[in-house]
Amino acid sequence: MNLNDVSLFIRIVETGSFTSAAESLGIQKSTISRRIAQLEDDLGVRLLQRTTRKLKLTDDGEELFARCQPLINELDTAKDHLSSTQINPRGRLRLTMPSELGVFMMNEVVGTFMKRYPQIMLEVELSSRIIDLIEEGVDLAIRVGELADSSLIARRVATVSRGLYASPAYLETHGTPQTPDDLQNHECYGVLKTVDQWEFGNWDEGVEVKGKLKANSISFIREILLQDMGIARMPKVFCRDSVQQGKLVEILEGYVSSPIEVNALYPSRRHLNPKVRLFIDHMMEMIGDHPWVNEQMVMPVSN
Amino acid sequence: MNLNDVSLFIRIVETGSFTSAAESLGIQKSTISRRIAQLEDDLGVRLLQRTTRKLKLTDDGEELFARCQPLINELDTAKDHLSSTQINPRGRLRLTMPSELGVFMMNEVVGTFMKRYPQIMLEVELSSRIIDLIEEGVDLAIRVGELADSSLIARRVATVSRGLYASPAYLETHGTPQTPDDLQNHECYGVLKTVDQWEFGNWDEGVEVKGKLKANSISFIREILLQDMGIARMPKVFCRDSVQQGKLVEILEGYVSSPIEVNALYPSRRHLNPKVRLFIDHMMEMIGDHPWVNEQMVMPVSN
DNA sequence: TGCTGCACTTGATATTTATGCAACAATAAC
DNA sequence: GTTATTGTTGCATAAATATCAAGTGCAGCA
Repeated sequence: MNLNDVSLFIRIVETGSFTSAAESLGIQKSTISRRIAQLEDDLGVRLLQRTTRKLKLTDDGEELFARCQPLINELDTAKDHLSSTQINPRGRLRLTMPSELGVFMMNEVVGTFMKRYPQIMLEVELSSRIIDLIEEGVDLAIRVGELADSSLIARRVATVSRGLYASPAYLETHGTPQTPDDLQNHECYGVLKTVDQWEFGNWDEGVEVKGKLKANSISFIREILLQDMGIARMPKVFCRDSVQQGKLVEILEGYVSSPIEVNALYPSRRHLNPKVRLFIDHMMEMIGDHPWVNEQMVMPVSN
Repeated sequence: MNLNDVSLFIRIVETGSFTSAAESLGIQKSTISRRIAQLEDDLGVRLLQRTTRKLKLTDDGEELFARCQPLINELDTAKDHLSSTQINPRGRLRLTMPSELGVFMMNEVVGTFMKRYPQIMLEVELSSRIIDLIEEGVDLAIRVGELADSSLIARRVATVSRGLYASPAYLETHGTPQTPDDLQNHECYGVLKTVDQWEFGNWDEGVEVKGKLKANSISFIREILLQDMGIARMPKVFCRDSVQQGKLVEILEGYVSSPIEVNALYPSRRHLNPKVRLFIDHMMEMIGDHPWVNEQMVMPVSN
């Protein structure tokens, strides 16, 4: 059975004639004539007795109309409702991002987004776990660093400047490195599952560093630094407060550490959920105002 | 919106994959792929996140599915129910026929039809009024005599023999006509709105008759005949009992009166309602057994 | 790692189906 | 009778769909 023909039949009954239905739908009445004939053939039942001047529902047509009219209308409203989510985004938006990124960078983005679009309900999963977006129905993931190959669409959100930090007490005790190569004689704390070779602008080759600690939390590492234990490479924004308070010092500022890339990942570019689009746009606006990104996006030298 | 695509979408969700849906529907999966993409375009919303290995409903898809699945299923059952009336005719059958035809000829047809198809409910309107079948939603009309031109389909049901009748007392008083021409000297009662010229087999030209009574009821006219008042041309079956009881006598039997045609009329041949078909078939079977039709269907002479 | 199988996508082409136009037929209204 | 309106039909064309084949990304396995 062709459901479109049923819908057409409903329309004819509602408007009262083939001609008026044709006008309201913007199609030829000949099309209507044939499609109704087709529907009658499919059902094996006559739905409308028609003379040149009037239409009359048969009993069967009456029944079909009575049963299907509310259904077709429901289908239409379901469609309208769905389409309207395009214009007035609402409902749930599910995000995932690394815990610390969320806590230290994205909280403001999320908060302002919530104020701006109060109809959207957010579900944020802070996790270092790499989630299968599609499997778990997550709309958007924020990821830091290198991207694994996947069918997801990636969009660069920010390039976060990094620097090398240590406490004044540590530097006083162990000396302050003057070139990247000097790092080889220091305690250098890295992030778990990252390479131990640190790259710099203004310095030809990577420096192999070592230290007695690796952790998957930069908060944790920062606490260790504050106990005067060594040197670590961290996002500048993450250490800014400590620097202002004189608890940490940035070293080797002339040699720019390679920045970290922050990407937004979503499943498909086709029919991108408008909520996802809004969130990304909002995030870009917010982050574009922030000094902790872009200010040192340029990899090589200088500042 | 294309409702067939919605139906297809439902099917995909139910079966769990494009491939299985394609198999169950007997179409190519490439078609499915394209039609779903089309539906998503129409709605402006992504319904299914698809990777090569799994399908996952989006929130929007979830909503569409939840809202439309029961509707589509309902539409299907509505269709099935309608189609099944083709195989198991049931419901209402509306007939109209002239009162006297109903009372004296059709009652048996209707009664046996009811016994044979107990699921069919009959509505019989006995009326001499010419009803607009389509306007009044009547399935079948039985009409006697000449047919007005119309778009209705006519089917010959019976050819009813007629004869000329009078009471023995009348004939004794006024003499028994020996040729049609003799009728001009008798009281001849006709039916209202019919011509006064009676035609005969074996007799070249029509005979102009006259009488002091015309009525639109042959029952009424018969009662008048029984009061020895004159001669009338009536269906043989209608006078048989009176003849057997010796109350009426048929005259001029050698000159066959033109028979009356009984026709069944219905609105359309295309998708003829099976109840109508059943009734006509049943009626033909019944009447085929009856001696009062067909026995003298042949117009010219002899018997 | 590379191989294999699976599931959806895409492209090119052929076939089927639907559509628009115009002429037509039937009827209601004047 | 005449006219206007309504549904139907024939034909040429446009659109949808099927078919077949190749492509892509993923998962399981050796």
